[in-house]
Amino acid sequence: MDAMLDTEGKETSATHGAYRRLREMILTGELPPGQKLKIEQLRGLLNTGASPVREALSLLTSDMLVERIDQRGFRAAPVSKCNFEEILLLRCNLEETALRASIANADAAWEDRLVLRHHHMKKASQNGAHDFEDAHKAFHMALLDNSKLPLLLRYCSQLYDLNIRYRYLAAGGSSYKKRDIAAEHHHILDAALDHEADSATKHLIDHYRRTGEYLSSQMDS
Amino acid sequence: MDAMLDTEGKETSATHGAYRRLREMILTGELPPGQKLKIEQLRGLLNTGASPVREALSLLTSDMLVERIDQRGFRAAPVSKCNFEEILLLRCNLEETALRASIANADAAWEDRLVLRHHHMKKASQNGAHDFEDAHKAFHMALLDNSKLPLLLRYCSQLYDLNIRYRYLAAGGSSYKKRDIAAEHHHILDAALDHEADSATKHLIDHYRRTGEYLSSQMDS
DNA sequence: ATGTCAAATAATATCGATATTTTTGGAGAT
DNA sequence: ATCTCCAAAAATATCGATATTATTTGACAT
Repeated sequence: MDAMLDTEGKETSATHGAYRRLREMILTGELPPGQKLKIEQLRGLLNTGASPVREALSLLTSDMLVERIDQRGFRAAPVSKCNFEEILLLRCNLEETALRASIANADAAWEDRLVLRHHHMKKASQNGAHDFEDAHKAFHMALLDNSKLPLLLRYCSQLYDLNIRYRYLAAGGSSYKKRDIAAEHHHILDAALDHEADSATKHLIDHYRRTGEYLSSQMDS
Repeated sequence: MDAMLDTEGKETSATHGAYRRLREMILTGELPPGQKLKIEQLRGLLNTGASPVREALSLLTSDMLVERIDQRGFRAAPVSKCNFEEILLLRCNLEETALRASIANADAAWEDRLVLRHHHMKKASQNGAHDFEDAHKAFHMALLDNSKLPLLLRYCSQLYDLNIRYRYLAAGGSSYKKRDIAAEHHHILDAALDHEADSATKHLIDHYRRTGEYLSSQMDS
């Protein structure tokens, strides 16, 4: 009955709740890169036991958001320009593969999903930045998920998350909106709906390279 | 003092020991795909506590060798022809990227490492299959690691392991030796030493495709 | 016989406590 | 003053026990 007397009964398991919360905190920079993650400290922050915290940290290790130093605990993964550039490189490579495969499998149901996700993203952009982030990721993943390649999708999702972390760290997570992102998304969507693989991948990669250059320039601080 | 009274004092932490052992058992098929991994059962097998076992299983989840079913424990990752083909596809893609980057960074130290690893692999092929496996992986990773792209290397290593799992499952881990693997390795090595990226990647991918076809044909059981 | 529901069983998830290990801080020697 | 080494403190890793949750078993009604 201990697990139920906190604010609400929203999460199923304490581990999963801790995982979600810690992930959020690392992605947004609330837990800064390189910071030591002491079990006791987090135990207090999430008011749960040591076991769920430990297990959540273990899971975050898979996502490369947390580093485990044998016998010396955990810490938030460090960041570097090098690391950022590798993420960008891999995303371009893997997402191109995934998008082309998605288009090769194109069918009406997928196109419907795309249009829907795109619509939701537009709507969410008027709400908070947090809602937009979720919808934005959903749109991008929808572009790729018709590839039916679960491993590849997993990698793309991981790299996506690692990338938005840099966005948050560089600019509080919203300044990139200044550019005309909406138009870029439209280009990608239209090309995908027309099954034009070359054009779609070109727009997608340009989309990433542009944000990449912007962030890279900001990173010499 | 409980952790020290087993056979020897070989491993640093109980978690890491359990991780290594479980990984081995899943890769070799000793723990068959899809098998339920009960904590109690494993606790007995590894004679350690429940916490290290749980944590080891969490870590293996990152490697995609174990699946976590929320609130319902863990099980060895299932296998399928589909999954195998995806692994092959991704390996060809990612290793080509890594190998080209490695060659682009080529220097004498790297060439020395390659030659050495290749030599060790040849020597190890006379020993047990287990030694050869290790040396074989070391050689292949040495081909890639001069890319200086840690994320990419991590993915390649993961996919390598997933792949050898299929090899063990299909043929007990040694029948693939019948083909003239030594010659294939030599082609790759020579091309890499000559910095011929196109040739090296071609030989590498052929190497994988060939084992892939062999395993794929064996998999309709 | 078969399907459904409830009690019994088994397994997981979590907690609190303990043993190890790492880190810190300070006393003594050079 | 600075360095080394040892003791105190803190943090991690691990254990054993308990509370929760899933699964099985068997009785009852159809």
